[in-house]
Amino acid sequence: MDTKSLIIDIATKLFQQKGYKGVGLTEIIKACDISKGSLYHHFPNGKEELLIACLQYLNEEITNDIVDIFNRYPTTQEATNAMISKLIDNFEMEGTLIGYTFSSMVSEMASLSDPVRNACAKLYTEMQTIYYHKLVADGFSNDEASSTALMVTASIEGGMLLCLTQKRAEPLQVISQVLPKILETRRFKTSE
Amino acid sequence: MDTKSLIIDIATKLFQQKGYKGVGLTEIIKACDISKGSLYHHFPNGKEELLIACLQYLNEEITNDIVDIFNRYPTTQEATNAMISKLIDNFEMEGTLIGYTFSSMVSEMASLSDPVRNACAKLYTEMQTIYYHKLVADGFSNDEASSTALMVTASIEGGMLLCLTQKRAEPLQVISQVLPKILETRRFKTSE
DNA sequence: TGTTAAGAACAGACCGGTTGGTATAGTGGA
DNA sequence: TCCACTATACCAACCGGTCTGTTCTTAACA
Repeated sequence: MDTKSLIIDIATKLFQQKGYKGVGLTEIIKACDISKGSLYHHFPNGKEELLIACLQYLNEEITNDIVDIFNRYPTTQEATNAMISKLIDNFEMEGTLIGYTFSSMVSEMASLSDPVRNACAKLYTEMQTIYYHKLVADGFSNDEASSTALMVTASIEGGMLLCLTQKRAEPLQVISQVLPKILETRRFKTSE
Repeated sequence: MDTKSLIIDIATKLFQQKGYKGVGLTEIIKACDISKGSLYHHFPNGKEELLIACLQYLNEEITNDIVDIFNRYPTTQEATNAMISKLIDNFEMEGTLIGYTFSSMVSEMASLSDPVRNACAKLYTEMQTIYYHKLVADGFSNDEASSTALMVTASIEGGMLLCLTQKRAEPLQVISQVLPKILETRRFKTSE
């Protein structure tokens, strides 16, 4: 693997674990076993440029992953369950949740750097777009699909936060159980 | 207001906006217009002790606030809507979302400091407990109430994250519209 | 094929500034 | 007088970033 990809790969994980300010350049170059000169050769504009590169990399990784899962299952509900299962497995194996989240970067940098904020927004949008199309295919109306996709994104993101604080996977499991309530195509109206 | 409370009050907001590592002690003492000696008199163990004090303060503030809202509305659904409305108003007025969130601290510190992680976990638990009791009063079974309370917490937390990245309040509005799907006491079974 | 030039890739010393934290002196009210 | 409280000066460690210099790769040319 070339140096630049190596840097992005390792820095991504570090940023996800400790946040932007939580990781120093020294830590990154040590983990990569490279020199500072090398890092600044590949990322002349320094740390923030590296972060954005990491977010773009993450975007592709996550998007591909989700598309893959969503192609393997017929309904959004099944696909979502599979996706969450994968997150949980990862969490229980690795100990940390570095799956589809980058919340630390969002809340840290959203108010400070517009480029970073936009990179994060793009990632969330693409995730929601995947959900949206599947939901439309499930028979949801465009409006319903759109708001449901947002709800799925938010609840999973929030669920990951809860898992991190509790150091256990249960919150995501619960969410996976509750999500069908909003994912199932209604066959009967319940009220009104 | 005494110095200690002043420090906690201001530091809390700064931590929420910029995260733990994102705020320096210098910034805090300048915002409080106090000296470093004063800060270390009240928090001899330094920054992390201050953070935990902030989280505890936040816990009380948020809990009281939510309890208050939940007492004013008959059902969880109405109370939740009111709560989200308040969040959105705050967001649109202040420009930042410093309401019921501290996600930056969670994802930053969860893997680094157990005391901080536990303080965050406690806060989430208390929020869920409030929701839980209201849901039971609404007629939910204990199990359903428990998982629904978690879902509400997660989706609101995730919704705030989405609002921050997009710099607009729409995600929380959508969530407020979707939440009834899991909050309404079912009058008819929809499938099975 | 051997020589050389160019530039990409890398190394590491170094910079000013800031960090969290400490030590000590001073202040004002009981 | 006492002591909770505050102010000031200071520290080593670290931060992101810049610098100069070296090595490696590649391509052009005779």
